[in-house]
Amino acid sequence: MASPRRLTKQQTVVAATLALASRAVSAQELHERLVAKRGRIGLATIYRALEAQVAEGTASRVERTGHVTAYVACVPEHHHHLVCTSCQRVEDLSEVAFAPLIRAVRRRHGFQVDHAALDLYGICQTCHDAHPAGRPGAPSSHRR
Amino acid sequence: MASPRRLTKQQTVVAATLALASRAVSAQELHERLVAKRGRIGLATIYRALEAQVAEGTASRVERTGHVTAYVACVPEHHHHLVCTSCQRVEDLSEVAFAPLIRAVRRRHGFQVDHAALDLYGICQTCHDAHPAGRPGAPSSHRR
DNA sequence: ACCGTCATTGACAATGAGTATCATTCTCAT
DNA sequence: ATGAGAATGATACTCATTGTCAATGACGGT
Repeated sequence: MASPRRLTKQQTVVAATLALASRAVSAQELHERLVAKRGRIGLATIYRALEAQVAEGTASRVERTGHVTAYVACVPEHHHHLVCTSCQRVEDLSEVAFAPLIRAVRRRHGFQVDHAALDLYGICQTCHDAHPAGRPGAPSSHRR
Repeated sequence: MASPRRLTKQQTVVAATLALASRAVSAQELHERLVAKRGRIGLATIYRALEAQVAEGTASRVERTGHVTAYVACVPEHHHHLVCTSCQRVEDLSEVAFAPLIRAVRRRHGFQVDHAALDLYGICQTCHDAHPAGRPGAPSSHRR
């Protein structure tokens, strides 16, 4: 039933480039980088490779309102993220921290959680330390 | 500095229609309903009204991968939702259930959560009871 | 109640992320 | 090495969302 997944240069290079980026990157960004670095790669290929990785569990989508969909490399077990709104870096959030919430929801609402898009946005330790006063970083007044 | 927000029929009717829907609805859906119900209303107006409501805190975006962005009316205090993937209905999730997670993240990662897009997808009590066996509901094979 | 200002509206054009298509290229089981 | 068919890449396409701008209507001042 499953397709015989072939290991192509493109799939490999997309995975490698995504893994190198410590922050979430968009398909377009990846495309630009790869075209610059090795020329000739279709945008559609990037999307397909990313989709395959998400399906595999080796990457995850990060969707922020007003931002393009971005992707992060991750280990299959950790599917939740802490996204720093200042430096754009992404940390994994362990499943265990999340489990009590799921249980509480089930107990109190009778709601059986199937999938959670749990992305927490805020200021990471590093950025927090770097900006002692108030302003976390660039204003980054998004509009869209 | 702030614009003098005017109370127009359109803003009112959009808010009312959104409030009536017990499930998340897209801008397009709202547009269709309003055109059918009272004719002549611009799609852009719907988007603007929804954006205003989100800014106010009286509505919230629900974004699911592979689905169009949808909106739910909500009280300003509760910004997290339980979205039933079977009946599309949306329940509010109380802030208190969520607080321990925020604390844990801060304690363990030194990460100060600023905003969380916390939408939990799953099967609500009602749908769960209605489908004792396996299949939760219609396949709803979306694409895009 | 009337007026004038200016935010809001609605129709339509424009944008742009993401997807479908399809001839060509490349993987991999044999 | 070879053939089947999966993956690629160029491009056309879709369609949700936003920009534009003349016309409309809300509301403070009178």
